[in-house]
Parts: sequence; C-alpha cells; structure tokens
Amino acid sequence: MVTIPASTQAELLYPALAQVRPSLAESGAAIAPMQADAGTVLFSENSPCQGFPLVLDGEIKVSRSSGDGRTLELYRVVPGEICLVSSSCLFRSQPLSASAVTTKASTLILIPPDIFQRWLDSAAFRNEVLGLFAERMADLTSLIDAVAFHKLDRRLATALLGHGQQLNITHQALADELGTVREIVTRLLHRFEREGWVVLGREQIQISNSAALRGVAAQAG
Amino acid sequence: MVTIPASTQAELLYPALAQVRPSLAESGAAIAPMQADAGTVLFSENSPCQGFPLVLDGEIKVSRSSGDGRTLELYRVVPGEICLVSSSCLFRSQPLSASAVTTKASTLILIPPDIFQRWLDSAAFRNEVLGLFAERMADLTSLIDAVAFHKLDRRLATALLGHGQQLNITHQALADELGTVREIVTRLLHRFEREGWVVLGREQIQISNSAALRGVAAQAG
DNA sequence: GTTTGTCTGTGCCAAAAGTCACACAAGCGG
DNA sequence: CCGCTTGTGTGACTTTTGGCACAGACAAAC
Repeated sequence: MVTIPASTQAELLYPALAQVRPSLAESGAAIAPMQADAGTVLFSENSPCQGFPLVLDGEIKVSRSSGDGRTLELYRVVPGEICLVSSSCLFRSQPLSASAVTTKASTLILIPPDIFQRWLDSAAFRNEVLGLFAERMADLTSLIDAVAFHKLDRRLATALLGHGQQLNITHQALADELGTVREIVTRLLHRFEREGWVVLGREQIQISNSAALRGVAAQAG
Repeated sequence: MVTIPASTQAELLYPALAQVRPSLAESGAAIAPMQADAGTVLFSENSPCQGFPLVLDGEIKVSRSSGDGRTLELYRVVPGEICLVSSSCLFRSQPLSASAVTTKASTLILIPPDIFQRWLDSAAFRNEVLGLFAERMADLTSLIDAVAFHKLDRRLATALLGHGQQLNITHQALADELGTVREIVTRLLHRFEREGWVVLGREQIQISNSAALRGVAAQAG
C-alpha cells in the first residue's frame, strides 16, 4: 500500500477541498491530521470546541445523554463529512450540547475557525458545507419524528436493519442508540426471535428475516 | 406610520442584507415581498419548494406530523430569520419533511436559489446563514432531548412559560405543539390548577405561579 | 480449576401515555 | 330561543415503557 500525504487523501475524499485557499498543503502544521483510537472522546457536553473536525477515515458517533444514565445517538459522521455540532458553538457561542466519540480508529483534521472562514470563500466548499447542514437537519428531523411518534419495536427494527445482516453488538449499545434501557431491548429482541426474524447469541444478532423487519420498520403508528 | 420600501425594511432587520450583491432593490420583481394571513400554509410535507423564505414580519411555525392525527412543533421562524427546512431540498434534493404555517399575518420574501447562491459570496451574509443553521441544529437537538427524556408535565410547563403570563390557546393547540393528544394536556393542566400554578378558562390559561412552573420545567428526569 | 466481570434472561410491579366514550358548556348564526 | 360547532372534563381501561431485583451464562484472567 502506497502512503500518500494526508492533504492529498483529504482532497480525494472531498473534492471541494481541492479548490480552497489556503490549500490544505499550504495550511501546514495548523491542520495536521490526528489519529484517534476507537472509543476516543472528541468532545463532550459543555467542553469547549476549537474547530471543525473533518473525518478522513473512521467514524464519529454524536450522541446526547440524559441526566440519568440514558443516552441517544443523534447521528454518525463518516469520511468526507464535517462534524457540525461543534459549529453551533463556533458560529454562535452556545454551549455544546452533545458528545462525540469515535466508533473505530479514525483519522481526522481539526480545521481552525479562521481557516474555515477563508475556505468558505470557495463556492464549492460552502455548498458542500451547507449541503451537510441541510442533511443533518433532515436527519435530526426524522429522528425527532421517530422518537416522538414511533414505538420502540419499530425503531429497534430500523436500527437492526441499519447494521447489516449480522451484528456484533450488545443490547446495552442498542439501547444507547435508541435512547432507552437495556431490558426493553432484550425483551423486544426476544419477541423478534420468537417471530423467527432474528437469531440471538451473546453479543450477536443474526437477521434471518429482513423482510419482516422491514415490515415492522415501515409500519404505521 | 411611515411606509418604507420592503427592501429597506429587510435591510434594517437583517443587517447582513445591506451588503449583498445583487442588492435587494436590484433584484427587483424576482423577490417581491408577499403577504400571508395567519394560518396560511407555506409548504407541507412533500410539496416542492422554490426558494428560501425570509421573514420580514409575523411568524412561521414549522412542524412535523405523524401519520395519524398527531403533530409536533419543530421551531418557529421570527422576523430576520430564514426558514431553513426548505434548504434540505434545495441543497440536497430531498423531499421536504415538515410543514410550515404562519401563526400571524406575515410578510415574507421568497429568495430564489440562484440569487441566494450569489448572496453567499458576501461573508456577512453567509455567516448569518451558517449561524442560523447552527442555531437550528441546537434547537432541534434540545427538542430531541426533551422528547426522548423529559416527561410531558415538564415539557408542558416549559411550553406554557414560553407563551407569556396569559395565554389564549386551546388544549389541542398545546397538544400539537408537544406532539401529544388533547386529553393528556387537559389532565396535566388540571393538575397544575389543583397545585395553584395556573387558572384555567375557555381558551385561556393564566399563569399564577411561574416560579413553580419553572421548577417543574427544570426538574430532573 | 476458580474468580471476576460483562452480558443476558426474566418476573413483577409502577408509572406514563394513549384510547375510547360520552357528557357538558360556551358561544355563534340563524 | 335553538341547534351546531368547538372546546373542555372525565372515568375506565389498555398499552407501552421503565425500574428493580436477581439468576444464570459465558469468557477472559488468575
């Protein structure tokens, strides 16, 4: 495997970056890419934030937690995207209202606010950013819809389908994704198993009837 | 009262607009301001959208509705702001996922996408827009938090406090704001009345102990 | 092996939210 | 005044979700 500079790698992943001034290479040390192991906390509620994290590789999970132990996943940031929660405290000086952790080993660049501002002069880059914002708004809106109007079995079915045929995940992790508690997930999974839709094992769920799950995920009410 | 041109009015309200090219005045007929009575539906789920509505006067309520009759308010757009839900279908071609109605007689300008793009060349304007996006994200995030983790009494107390001392509103309207059904609102209001926090009348709620309500609104759990 | 810790299964109960059904009241137009 | 519409009050019941307690199961560490 050939090693390529992070700046080139970033431009490949994110075409709009090829046009910004100062270019990635010119920006030099200010935006050195950083590595993070899986499970690294990038920021948490009320921590200050210093820039716009651009994901080159890996995945960031952004979630919000209730006072007591519950947690709800807001969305994930994948390569080529910028994590925008931070923006709410950079564009308006509001306290950060969510926390972010890497779900896998990740490479990312933290773009300092002043460079970000200059990059916005490029129409391509700002369309990319606005597009991301728009996408996140749509994501959050449909999450609101799900939380407010969908029952948990439906949301669980959706979550399962979003993880592929064979998932290696604990019930607690699913609960955290959905904003509920472990017992409920366990119970619903067993209901699904009784129906013959999944096969359960320790830290593993095998989907055996995805059509039925899709049915539940799409059901009214 | 002196009548001033809408373009001037807009620039007063929204300083960043004073700097954009083509200027509001130059853009002429393309962005003629329009009047809308209270209760006008600006757009609804899955209707196409033609531009970015800029509110000069009045108020827009953006909400999302479940399949069956329930409804949940996402946020309100007040003068000086742009309604950004539309953006998700203009920046990405996604179907619109919410509906918008005016809550009072309103004046607004529908900015066509091409003019909007050119305005973004102005750093002041785009900071304004990005700031708005950031604010909305924060709003939506805390709504998610509320829906996922707060009980209805708490959310109702918050809603009441957000409407001033004396509200003229039906229980159904409050239910639509909160994403629940009328009966629950009625019951909770009565609980509040028994506690001596509010005084109820037909289409009217008088807050008599806002401190207590704030207490509930801030409670843990 | 045994221990330890994490993950899962489950029964029981409580609270919250929603559903249904219907009664009643207030205002409005004829 | 009379019916009609709209808003409210409420009781009874169900479903959904959450909380608690503890038992068993598995895997890795010792």
